[in-house]
Amino acid sequence: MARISVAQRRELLFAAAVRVLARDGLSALSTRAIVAEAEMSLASFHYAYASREELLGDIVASVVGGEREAGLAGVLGEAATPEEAVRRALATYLDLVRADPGREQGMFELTQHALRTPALARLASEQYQRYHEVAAELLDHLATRFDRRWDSPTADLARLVVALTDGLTLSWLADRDDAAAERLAALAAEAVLTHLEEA
Amino acid sequence: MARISVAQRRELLFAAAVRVLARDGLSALSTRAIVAEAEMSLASFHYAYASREELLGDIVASVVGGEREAGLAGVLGEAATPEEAVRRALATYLDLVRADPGREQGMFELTQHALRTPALARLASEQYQRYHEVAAELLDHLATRFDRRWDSPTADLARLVVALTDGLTLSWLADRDDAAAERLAALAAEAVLTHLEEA
DNA sequence: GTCTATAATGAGATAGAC
DNA sequence: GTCTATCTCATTATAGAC
Repeated sequence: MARISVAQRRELLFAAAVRVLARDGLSALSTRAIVAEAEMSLASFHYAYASREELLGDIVASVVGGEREAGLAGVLGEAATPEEAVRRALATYLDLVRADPGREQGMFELTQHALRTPALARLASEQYQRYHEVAAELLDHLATRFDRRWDSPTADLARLVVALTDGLTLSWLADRDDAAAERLAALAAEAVLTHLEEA
Repeated sequence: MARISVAQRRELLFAAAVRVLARDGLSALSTRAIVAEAEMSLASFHYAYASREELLGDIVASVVGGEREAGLAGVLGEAATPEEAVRRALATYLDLVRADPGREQGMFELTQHALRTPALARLASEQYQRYHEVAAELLDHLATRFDRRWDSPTADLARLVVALTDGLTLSWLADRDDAAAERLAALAAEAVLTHLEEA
């Protein structure tokens, strides 16, 4: 194998691990499965990462970045009304889940694992804190853009949004009922919009 | 060890497995951990159960029974108004989660595992179908008892209720913020009650 | 029916040759 | 820096004595 830097090797292993996690689940995310996916030798893994746990920490931490969730802001920009914005944001989120179910499931598995692992528990909390922050920013942005206001603290409503998206995700993952999930997304949008009032 | 029937041995192993799952998580739910908890020999496990996977199936199936969720119906009976009933049901649910967080987390871990395991995937779907049924029954019961009606099919609203309880659970498990979870439970109750109208 | 002992497998991690 | 070979441990499952 060519001589590549530790940093790049970590990136390759990280990307391979994310693919394995999405495809086969956390229980199949062994160091051997990861190096097979990255087409490396087992020893190369431990040259780049001290342990499997360290790489798992990296993946959880990457979720904290939350670029993907923040990407939903783009959807808001295109809407003509706040009602349409919220509905489309949730519909788009559902599309994201359906496009890559394994990824979402892998994230859940990883969060559950992190909550059980003392060394990673803090990361799991930060992950949800980040979710809440992103959701709150979206809500604030929406109110500003359409000159409206929320009848409750956006921090609280953000928690509602995250709970609804989590619930929506688990619901669809469990039975893959597209029509039911779309109706649920509509009800979820309505639940949020109830709290939007004139400025 | 005394000679006990296979049926009873299965019950003892089952109960021990549930305790280990709640306390240490799914990844620690090895046959060895189970027999240690049940104070049996390893071979006794395989005398009662053909495999570890078979016992996991039993646990998932037991959730489908859903006695605990159905138990929330009792809360509804004591309320004076439908608003109070929904609020108290969600608050009681949250209390249940807080009283035994490991149990809830174990259930999530098990559901995720079932969804990844072809032999158990059907059970996971049935588990959520059962959740939806129980929630729909509660909603119907509530409307009848207070002579009101729901503005959407109770099947759809039931899905909303389950999504909200799942989201509420994950939210509290992630950061254990009691005050925030109570505010979320109140918002969740409101989201459901929005759909209640006069008969 | 119940046990001890062991097989068979797969895991994370490392030593040491190159 | 990278590899092969190996160590050590934990796992599920079973064979066979009692």
